Amino acid sequence: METRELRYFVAVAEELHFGRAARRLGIAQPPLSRAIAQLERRLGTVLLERDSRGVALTGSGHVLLREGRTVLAAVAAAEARTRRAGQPPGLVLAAKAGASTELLAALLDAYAARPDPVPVDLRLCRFGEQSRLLREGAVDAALLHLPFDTTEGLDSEELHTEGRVALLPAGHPLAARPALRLAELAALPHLPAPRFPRRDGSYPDGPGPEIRDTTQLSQLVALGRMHAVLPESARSQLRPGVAVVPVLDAPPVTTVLAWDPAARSRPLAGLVRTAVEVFGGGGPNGVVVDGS
Amino acid sequence: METRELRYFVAVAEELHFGRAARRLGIAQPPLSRAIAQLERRLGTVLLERDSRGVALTGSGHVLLREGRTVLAAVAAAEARTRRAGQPPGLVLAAKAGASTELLAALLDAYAARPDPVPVDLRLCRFGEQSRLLREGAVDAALLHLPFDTTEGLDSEELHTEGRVALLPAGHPLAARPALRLAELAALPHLPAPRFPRRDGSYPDGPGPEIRDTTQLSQLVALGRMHAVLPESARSQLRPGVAVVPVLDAPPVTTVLAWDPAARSRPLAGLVRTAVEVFGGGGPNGVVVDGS
DNA sequence: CGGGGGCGATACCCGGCGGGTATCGGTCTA
DNA sequence: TAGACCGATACCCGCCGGGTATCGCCCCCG
Repeated sequence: METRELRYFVAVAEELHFGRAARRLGIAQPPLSRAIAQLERRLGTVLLERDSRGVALTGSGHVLLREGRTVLAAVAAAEARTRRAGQPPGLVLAAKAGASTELLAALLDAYAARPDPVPVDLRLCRFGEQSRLLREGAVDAALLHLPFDTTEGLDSEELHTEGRVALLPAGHPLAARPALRLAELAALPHLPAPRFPRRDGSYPDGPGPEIRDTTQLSQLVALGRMHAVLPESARSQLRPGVAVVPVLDAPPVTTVLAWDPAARSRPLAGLVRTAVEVFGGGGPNGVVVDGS
Repeated sequence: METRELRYFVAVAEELHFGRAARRLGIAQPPLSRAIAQLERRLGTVLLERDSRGVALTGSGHVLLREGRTVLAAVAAAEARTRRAGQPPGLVLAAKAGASTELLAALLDAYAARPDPVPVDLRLCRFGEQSRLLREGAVDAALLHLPFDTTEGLDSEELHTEGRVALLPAGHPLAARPALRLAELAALPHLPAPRFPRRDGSYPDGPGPEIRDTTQLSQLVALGRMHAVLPESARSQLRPGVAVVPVLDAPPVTTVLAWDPAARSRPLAGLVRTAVEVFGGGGPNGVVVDGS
């Protein structure tokens, strides 16, 4: 099975329409039909049910869609990691823009003070993007925030755990309170919670605005369009017009440094070791040694 | 990047010799040279250092070898799982030949008594093979034995934990003892421990014989060529000429049922649920629902 | 010191396959 | 019932992956 065939199949399986899939792939429809038919012949399985007026996935089709996506992701990661291994040494670290600023500064300072530092490029991301970049091999390590991100399939090291605060428009009745509970915030009909992107980039349904980054977030709070519940460290990047009140019963947020478990780069090992030394933490969740 | 290119590169990287790699791939050497050169051009990286008289991997080459192997494994798994999803329903369960026999029987009986059973094919494996078959998508589930196998990247459910016994040639001085310690066994110069295959199928160095399956193992013990430390349940498949003595300080063996975390097949979910119900166990390590 | 052998790269050719356009057959809709 | 929509088929072309022959280089050996 060639990756080209997989790309074609995934496109059709996602569009459920040969014409659209072909357009998305930048080819004509007939070669696409032929390629899928050939793939089905080679696998000895029907992948798509064509009942004129549309296309549906068979059981095998569902399986191949899922497996094919992971294969294509692995291929993209392989390309990116190989390409970057050929570049002059240097680490790329992904972090959510406008979050964990002090922690990030402390980590980078401590790493730069090591005996053998390499240049560290910072890749500031929108919500949830770090995890994707890490899995795609576009970055060497990422600062993730549990429980929003997941470390599944990654090695990670816990750096810091903190409580949560509510961001409210200044002057809002609740803004004067010494502390809040989630239920009180949920009861505000005209001040909905924001909607954050899911793992695949789509947004859940609901009344709140769709959020991509922190500046957008604090602006919408200041404008009185929503409230938000963020980690305490969000205090450091406050803007006028936004009030902050601790939330007692929101689950705490843990900032972790995560990296590819298969990585064997010495600079990455240095960064991880620095993180362990600076932030103590609950012991490493994986090991890095030697190499490239 | 096409899987063909990856297969070619992995072959060259493993052989470190274009001619041999080409022979292994069943093509001539020049197209192989050209394909690798083209891959390097597309990635913008040198993968191999050719200094006449041989080939060596560069840093990027090492990375691509590692990544490429995982990609090719993922592709093989995708093909196998898709193909099997197209077959009439049925589960394939991998188990070590001659191990966990009673447990296996109990599991299969209980599953067959469910309201919605499908036929279960049993795939009896040599040591360590189950894990590979599972990861390759050739089977739906496997009985693994911790700490010999690893459940990394798999979902699993603990079924049973048991102590260890030593297998000794009947008539051996230690065979009459009520119990033993590992140190006593290690001190037997003419009765070495067997060597079991590693994850990649190779064997560690050492004095003992290389072991592939349990019949071979008990035969070698009976012939006085080695001793072995096995789970208690090995008693059930004893042969004449072999004595069994409990070992007090060997780490216990846990039998787990493992499966692909991404699997969504209803029959597999039924098998897992059966395992949970029959063996109680420490709660599931993953969830299975719905589908194909 | 010169020739031969081993190895990867290059040159060149051919056939198949991936891509294109044109068109068909079937079905739903206006 | 005509037309639109959609996937399959027919057919053609150019490129690329595969082949053979040969080169260039280096090492080794006589």
